[in-house]
Amino acid sequence: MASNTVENYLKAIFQLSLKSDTGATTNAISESLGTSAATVSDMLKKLDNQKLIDYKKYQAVKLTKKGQDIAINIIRKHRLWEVFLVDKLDFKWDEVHDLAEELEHIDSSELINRLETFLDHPKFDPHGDPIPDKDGIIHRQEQVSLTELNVGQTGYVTGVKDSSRAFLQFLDNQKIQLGNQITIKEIFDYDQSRTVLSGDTQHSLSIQVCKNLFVKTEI
Amino acid sequence: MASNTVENYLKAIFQLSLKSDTGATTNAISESLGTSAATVSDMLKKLDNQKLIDYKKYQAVKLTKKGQDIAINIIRKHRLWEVFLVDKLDFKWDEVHDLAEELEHIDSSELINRLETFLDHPKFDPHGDPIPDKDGIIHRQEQVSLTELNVGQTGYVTGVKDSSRAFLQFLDNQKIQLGNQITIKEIFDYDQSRTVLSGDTQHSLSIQVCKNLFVKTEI
DNA sequence: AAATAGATTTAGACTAACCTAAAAATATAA
DNA sequence: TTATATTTTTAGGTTAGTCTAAATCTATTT
Repeated sequence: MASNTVENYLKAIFQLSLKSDTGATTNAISESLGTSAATVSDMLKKLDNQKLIDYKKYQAVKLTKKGQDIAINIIRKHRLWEVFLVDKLDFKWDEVHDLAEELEHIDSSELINRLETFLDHPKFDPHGDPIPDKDGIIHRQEQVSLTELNVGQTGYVTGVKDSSRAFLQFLDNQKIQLGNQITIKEIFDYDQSRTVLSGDTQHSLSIQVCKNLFVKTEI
Repeated sequence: MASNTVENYLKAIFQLSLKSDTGATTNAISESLGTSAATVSDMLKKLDNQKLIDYKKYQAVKLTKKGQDIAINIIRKHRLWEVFLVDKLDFKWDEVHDLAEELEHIDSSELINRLETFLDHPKFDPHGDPIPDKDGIIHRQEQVSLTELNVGQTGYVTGVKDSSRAFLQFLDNQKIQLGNQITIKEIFDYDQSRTVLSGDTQHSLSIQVCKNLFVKTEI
């Protein structure tokens, strides 16, 4: 019976914890959810009472097993709905985030399991992020930032680090999609930008873009 | 920005108004939503302030144009999601109501229009109820209760009046589905029950069942 | 038409989720 | 290591949606 609000807090804490390994701070959660730090502080007490997080005053929080299970389930639902929106309803990958944010709170594992079957058990969402399975296991993909590749090396686009609208639209413009083969042709010392070959077209990609593109080097 | 709660009130008022034509009473709404009459009374004032209903103390309420538009849109979404659940995710027609009740509040006309296209512009939901179009127009079907047919007459099942789980499962059991051809073979004075022929099997249907089954007599 | 029953509204209160401002704790820097 | 800045918590308040109990209005019945 976790409410939308509780689910959103748990998801935010989960995602912040991925980046910091000491856990999520009050301020970071407040920032991420757009609510005041005072509200977050209040809520952390409640989540702790429900044994969803481990909370000690003035310290960063971590999810309990119970809290993590809920968070991962929300992420599973979010990503499956994103696949549905892109694959079946023809939304573009930069348009689906907010809708999935609503759909992820629909409460039915029967529904989500059937949806997964209907979508043919996709392993990644439209941004390349892995979809947790029914048991909450996230099969992470071996992937590196495009900056790790040297001249002459080839990678296959697996995902993006930055999934902001602006970046996704930029990639769309450049006709760079998940699965595309990318070969590094040249790296310029000057600004670290790369000239790459994708399909039969050549692009110049700034270091910033390369940092935000994930690739794998084996098929 | 109508909240789920507001949407649920408007939908309830819309549906109650269909049956009573004087409008919906406080008690009926309270009954239908499972909230106390006091709460409903409170809420009616607020809905009136927002010009969603016409409310005079102690009198049954009716929706304004604005309120009706919202109610019909919710019903449109509810029914389209039901079609999705049954046609694409293989739920049975008696299983989809509660889920659709959640999905109907997802707020995006872009989403619902694309869903409609994806479903191939269905005109009726799995229970035979008409799906309002984009402009809120409900194309009602000429249909009569099965009790209106005399011996020898044939009808095609268009929908159900009672869409309770029990009734839908009963019909499933009898292998009676939307679109089936039904011919009245005999009417028993004794209990008003009918013997009917559907496909190549013969059933005995109680008067109660016949009352709750809608048919049309032309194709 | 008065009495009673039933429906509706008002009064007062509760909870969840939010807020701002002030206080307290922790972290940073001189 | 003391002063300052930042983060976090506490205190007190708001709003939406709910409740029960009591009061009031409307409808029904004799």
